[in-house]
Amino acid sequence: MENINLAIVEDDAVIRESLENFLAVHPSLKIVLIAKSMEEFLEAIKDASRPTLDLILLDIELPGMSGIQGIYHIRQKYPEVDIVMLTTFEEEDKIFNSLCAGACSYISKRTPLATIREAIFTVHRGGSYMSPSIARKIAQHFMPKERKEGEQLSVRQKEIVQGIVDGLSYKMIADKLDISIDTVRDHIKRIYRTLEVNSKAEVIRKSLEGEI
Amino acid sequence: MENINLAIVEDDAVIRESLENFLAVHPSLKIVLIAKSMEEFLEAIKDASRPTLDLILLDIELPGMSGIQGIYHIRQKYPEVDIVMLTTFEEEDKIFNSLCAGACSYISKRTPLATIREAIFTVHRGGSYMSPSIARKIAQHFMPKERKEGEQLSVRQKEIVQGIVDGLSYKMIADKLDISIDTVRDHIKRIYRTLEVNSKAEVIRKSLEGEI
DNA sequence: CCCCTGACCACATCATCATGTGGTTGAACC
DNA sequence: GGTTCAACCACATGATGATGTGGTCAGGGG
Repeated sequence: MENINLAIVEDDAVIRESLENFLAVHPSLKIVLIAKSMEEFLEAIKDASRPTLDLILLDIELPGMSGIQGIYHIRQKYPEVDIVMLTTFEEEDKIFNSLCAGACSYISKRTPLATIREAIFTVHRGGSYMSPSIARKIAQHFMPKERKEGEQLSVRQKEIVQGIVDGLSYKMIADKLDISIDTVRDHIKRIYRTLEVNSKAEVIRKSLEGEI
Repeated sequence: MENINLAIVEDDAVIRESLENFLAVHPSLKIVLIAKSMEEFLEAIKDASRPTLDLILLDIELPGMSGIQGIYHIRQKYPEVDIVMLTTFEEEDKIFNSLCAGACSYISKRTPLATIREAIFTVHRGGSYMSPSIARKIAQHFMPKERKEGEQLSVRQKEIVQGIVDGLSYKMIADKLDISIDTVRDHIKRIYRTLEVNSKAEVIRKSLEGEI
């Protein structure tokens, strides 16, 4: 296994040092940069002689710039680097914001050091590791949302919604389903009442977010 | 650790039996049902004395009904059961269709039996385990899509898009951004040209799918 | 048999959207 | 100092959308 060039951005001295001590002794891991904040990290990499980096362990709760903000900055300088979030917090929005920003792994700080090290190798091999509780939240994100009582759409109504989501006009939906445009209007009126919305925009959002 | 009542749905005899042999000897695992297809599984649970089930190991490539279709049927009978997909295929659409249908874990068949067993316990504790390559694909699903050359929106344009996605009318966007409604129109015209769309619906879809 | 419901259709009206043309201003760049 | 570009604004017109009222028809349930 070839060498992995690591950076660690973590403000908590205890965690930072235990990570450093544990990881540094592994022959395949080379810690090339350690910072206590994103600002310190960005300062360190800004000159021409910035180090080669394969993977970054990144805390979310940092003084100054947050880790999530940091992801964007990191990816500007190192578009190919793998970013592993390491954090005590498991709020859904932090998880999803991190992933949307470009993190490829999300690990709880309660995780044993050996598992974190394993995750580093896994990520470097092109895989990803998520802590079990995190992975569950991600899986749940895809699951069908529970419909509120009485918010069920009929089959026909769902076809209409699909047409709307596909960007079709009423006329086009009418042609596609081979019904009158007035019938389309009629369906949409009822759909709006059922979903308690009053514009195509909201229907599309609800649909795409799985709330149908 | 309390007992876990398991079901296995898998058509390949070799895999089915190796799973059975390996898992059955564990004192906390109780295999209460084994089926070669969804049809056989559904037949077995349809009478009144259907077994208690905590977790199902489910193959995707099954003769007759696919495992993904099977998820819907399983969740009708057992809404609370944890479903673990076990499959050789790692296509993105199979992964996401499974998760959207309600699976809470997705494991490659190449995974060692001991790891599969660990995953079962993890899932039963309320977590989830994804094979590394699967987890990576899921992480990538959230990542910012690469914009095609020349499809970048300006900051202002993104604010307009956000207004549209939020279901605001031009007038409301104008008020919110404190500009004229004609300026809003102007921005939207340019946004449409840049994104090569011609309706709010398509803008919303693109935005929600991360293509901005 | 009556009632209810989902799907179907028509007509009407006002609001909003899509699109065009034409213009100003200030910052950025060569 | 001329060019380019984002952001700003105005006016105009036809298309589309949102909502209401009113109606037919077929199927399921009391």
